[in-house]
Amino acid sequence: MSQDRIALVDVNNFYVSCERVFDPLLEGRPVVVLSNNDGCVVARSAEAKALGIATGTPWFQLQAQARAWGLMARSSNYELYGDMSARVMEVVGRFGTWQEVYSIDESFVGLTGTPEQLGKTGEDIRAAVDLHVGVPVCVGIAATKTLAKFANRIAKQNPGLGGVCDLGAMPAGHADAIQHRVPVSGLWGVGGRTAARLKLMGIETIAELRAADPALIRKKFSVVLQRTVMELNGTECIPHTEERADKQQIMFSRSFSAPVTTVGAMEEVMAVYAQKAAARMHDDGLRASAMTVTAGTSRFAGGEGSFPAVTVRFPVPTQDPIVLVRAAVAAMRGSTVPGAAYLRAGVMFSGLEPADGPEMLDVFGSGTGASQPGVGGVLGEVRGRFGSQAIGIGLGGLAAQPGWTMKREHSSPRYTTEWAELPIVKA
DNA sequence: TCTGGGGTCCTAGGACCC
DNA sequence: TCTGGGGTCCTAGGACCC
Repeated sequence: MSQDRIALVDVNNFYVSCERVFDPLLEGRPVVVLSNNDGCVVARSAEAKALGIATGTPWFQLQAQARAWGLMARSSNYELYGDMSARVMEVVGRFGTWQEVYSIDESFVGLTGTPEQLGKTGEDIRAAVDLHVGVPVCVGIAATKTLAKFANRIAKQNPGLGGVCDLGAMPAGHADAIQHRVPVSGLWGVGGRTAARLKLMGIETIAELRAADPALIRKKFSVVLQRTVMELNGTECIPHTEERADKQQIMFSRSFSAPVTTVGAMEEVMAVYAQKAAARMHDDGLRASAMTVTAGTSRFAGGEGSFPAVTVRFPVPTQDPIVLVRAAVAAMRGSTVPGAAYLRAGVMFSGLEPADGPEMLDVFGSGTGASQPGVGGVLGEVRGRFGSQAIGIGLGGLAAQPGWTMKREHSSPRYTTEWAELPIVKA
């Protein structure tokens, strides 16, 4: 009998798998990909996991053993991963009646078929992604998103399944036995806090949560966890939306390779970060009605630390990079503590709306709102043709890399998005 | 020496309205 | 004597995700 099912398809160790496509030397070896600034581990190959390396481990703590372990590190290369992601999504989407891209390496797709056909489709998806993109994926198939996520996890942890797990096609009692073993924190949407509170109620495993009273869960927790309970019982509660919802906020935030200690250097940072965020906003065709600038000293140093956060509201929503840069610099000025060693900063835009919507009159004549038409567009065009460093405004137009620029010592080339960095194959 | 970045959704509570 | 209650909007903060 034909069934409507949801498949969750995701790439195994996505960032590592992307690096491996272009560098076969990484195959079969322990590999980690590092966060921005080469700070800590964000992705691990199976071999790295086997070494006991946890996500979030600071790279400097691993460096000493890296050689002995044969451990390879790569700086994160989001341009490459973003492009590889688009290719994977396109291939996976061919198999579904609908597709919802959930994250850079995962999408939900709608499948229809008999149990036999569903399993075959899962295998076909794996083969197609392997052929056209070259990265390994796992497929979890079930009646709800929560269960599809769970099935995907089973597929990942049991190599014998060949990367596909259709929960409904498992031998009777098998899935149930697993749910009796696995703690609730293994579920999508249940984090450490919630798991700890559930434990106080005597609920520790997925099976115990599945058997809980949804109304009681709603009362003690939230509608979110109530939905999880219902989804575990096979009732779909999390709608699928093919269209990506409009963004609510755009953020550019980075830590520095060297501390920023002067007002002048922080103004440089604000000018550069505001332009980065403004460029993203322009690409998305949006404008902002508010901006928040933040900075922070080390969370690991003793003492109080300094974590300024200033929000500015614009009288008229804007995407004008000149206005945004000026506002970011002004907002941070006076909020930092003299002499403090800042290690990170960020610029966030919120209150976003389409930039082509009706323009409000700046009746108060503040002069800070009304967009000068086209500045962002011109900047974007120049960057598109001559590279991201080709042009900038004020302190953001620095010709030389400032001392605080992000560290990326193990970066791979942008193989698929820059002509100058195409891989070269010798035969 | 060195410890990520970018998001979403929900809830509670306050301000304000009628 | 009786001292409301329903509704909306906004914001801050919590929790979670990858």
